[in-house]
Amino acid sequence: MTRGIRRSAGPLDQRAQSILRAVIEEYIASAAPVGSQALVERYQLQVSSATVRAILAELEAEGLLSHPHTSAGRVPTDAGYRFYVESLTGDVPLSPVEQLMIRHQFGQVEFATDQWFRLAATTLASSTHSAGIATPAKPRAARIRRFELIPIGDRMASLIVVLNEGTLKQALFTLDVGTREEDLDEAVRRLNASCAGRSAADVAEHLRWFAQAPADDATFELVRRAGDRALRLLREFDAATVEQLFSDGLLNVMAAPEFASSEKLRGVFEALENRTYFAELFDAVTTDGGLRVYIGSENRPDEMADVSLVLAPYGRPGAAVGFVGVLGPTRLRYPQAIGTVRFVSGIMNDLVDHLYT
Amino acid sequence: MTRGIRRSAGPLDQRAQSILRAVIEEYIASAAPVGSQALVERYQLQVSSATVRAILAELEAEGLLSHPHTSAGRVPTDAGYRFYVESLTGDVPLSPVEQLMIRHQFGQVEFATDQWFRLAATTLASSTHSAGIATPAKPRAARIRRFELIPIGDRMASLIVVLNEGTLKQALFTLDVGTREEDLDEAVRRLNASCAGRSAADVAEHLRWFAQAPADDATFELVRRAGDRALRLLREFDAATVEQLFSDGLLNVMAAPEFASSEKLRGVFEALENRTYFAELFDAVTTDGGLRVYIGSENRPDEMADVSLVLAPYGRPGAAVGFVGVLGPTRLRYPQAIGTVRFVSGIMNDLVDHLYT
DNA sequence: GTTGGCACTCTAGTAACGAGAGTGCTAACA
DNA sequence: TGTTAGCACTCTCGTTACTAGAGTGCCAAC
Repeated sequence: MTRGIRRSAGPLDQRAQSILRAVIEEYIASAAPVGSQALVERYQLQVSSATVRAILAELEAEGLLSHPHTSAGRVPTDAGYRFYVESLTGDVPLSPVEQLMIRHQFGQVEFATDQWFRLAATTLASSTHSAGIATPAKPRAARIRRFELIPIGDRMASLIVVLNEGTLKQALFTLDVGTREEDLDEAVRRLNASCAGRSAADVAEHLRWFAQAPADDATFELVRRAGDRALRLLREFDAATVEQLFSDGLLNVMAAPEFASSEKLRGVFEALENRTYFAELFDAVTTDGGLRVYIGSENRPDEMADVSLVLAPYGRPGAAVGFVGVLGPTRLRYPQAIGTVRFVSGIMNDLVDHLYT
Repeated sequence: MTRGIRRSAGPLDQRAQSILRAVIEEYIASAAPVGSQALVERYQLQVSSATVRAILAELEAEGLLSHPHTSAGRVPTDAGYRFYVESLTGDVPLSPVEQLMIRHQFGQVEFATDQWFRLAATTLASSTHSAGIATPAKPRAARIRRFELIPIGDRMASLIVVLNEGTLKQALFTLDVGTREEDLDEAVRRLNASCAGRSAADVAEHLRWFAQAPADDATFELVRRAGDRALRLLREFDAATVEQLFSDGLLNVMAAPEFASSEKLRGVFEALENRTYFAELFDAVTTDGGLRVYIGSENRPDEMADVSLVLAPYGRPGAAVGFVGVLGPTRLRYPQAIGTVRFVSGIMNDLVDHLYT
């Protein structure tokens, strides 16, 4: 977490910091500008509202708070949230009960890899009352475990590529007239013999060789074409940074008062649909390896300037990685969100680990 | 299409009908209540506004139009839209250019079954400027084509079930210590020998028999457990009516003026997320076999009272069916939407057909 | 059956106003 | 020097009053 934005000269003294914290927490809870009086009353500050006002003015000069208009209370700026997040010492862990419930739910889908990331998003959404997002773990430099060719109808076959982690890729495939099931079996045997256990790049090499070799029989042509198709499938798979991005609980975000006019939400949906920004984030989050927080305008695209993200990677760095996280208004309950994201990414880590031991 | 709601006595004469049509089309275009004057001007009616007013009053008495307030123009009721949709003679087909473009796009994913329904939703969304929705084709009474057991790590295997249409189901599976790859191969051989080509129900029968038979060797136990897991997988698959529901272009709907306050949209999102209503629709649409239009309050859940659906089934009735459709405000351009849905469902039919010939 | 005329109704926009919340400044105080 | 009470000032928000405009519904005449 090194995205501090404060450009101020003076450091904040203890009291100013705790008042900033109070403003932010109050604003997060109430969604309304916070006044000096309310702070004194609700946070047992041992000073008068006038003093608090002086400090608020100071914090505003530092760029950490702002004023919707002269006679309104203070609202945190993105820089203010950033300062707050940086100053958090420990995250708020989930209650033991909730931890147990979540573990139980993950236990239910322990053997269904394709459910893991969905459940992660759903869990994060319901636990934080924001939107949860998650990607599946994407194998890096996937190795091919095995091919299968299964006839479908008369003139088609389904080509299945099984990768090392059990990930499946599938494509249809037209057959020449008169191709028999035995031919398919033979083709698969040959394909597996020469490609199984290799990486996509290796397979590409092999297939180039295949392509140049003279066709000695009919099956050979089948092998060549199947190999070609498989290669394209793998290339497509490698090319898509964020193959899937699952989100749940966008409803929770819609319910927040700052998104009452659907205009602002549109941008968020757009970013989720087109995914280029999340592809960027995927790289950032999965390569440096730690939990990250992106607050409002710290997000590249303008459409995302009103939401914050808390993201954490999971998986095995060299092998397969993905991320899970929370998306909510900048007025997010950061400590809870960070705690929950950390917890869920931990569970996801354990699940992926089972695939490798 | 037999959901007519009109409970009026008198039939509408030709002129009243065409004025109703004019009101609806004007309202669809402008999103604002339509006055008698505007109608006379823009639709070259050969009568005065006073006459039109009389007819409008009549249509209102019939329940086909309504009045936001005394001195505003007319707005169609759901019953009015229904009458309009029923009276449509032919749908508006897509332009040849657009047809070509769409066909081309589908050509790109011709061999990627898992992309079909996504592309359908995307296409429908961009063509109609509303939301597109689609489900994958769900095999009815799926038959098992083949099993695979692939070792993952030391103590796990991935169990893959291939159904007749090439659909894949996958689950993880823990192995006893010391299980070797040969054992897996042998187990798969036995499993395939006894189950391949059978329906899920048949397989259940077989496995019961397996369970009772005495365990003659270690592999047997493996077979039994794998079979059990496969069965659970198939049951889960059969149980989920709408396994996936893909939607695209919800942004287009958000942009409509009637959804400016995100409140109404929430309900729609909820219905899409929880999917029970769409499971109902799935049955209705795929069993009677024709294109269907659901207008506003004709939709069961109240949350959906502000949107209309145009849905059409695709696939092979006895074998595998799904649906595609459009979701938009009740102020939807029905003729275009119907034409587009019909076109896309036709393409999907062709694609699925290839799997069976 | 159709039409012009007209009174009536309701909305949307604008302006004026007061209450309330909250600030910023200043002078007094510890 | 930091803190505080007091107070004038500012801005929002809700209310009320008013007007222009759009559109209706009705009626008498054609």
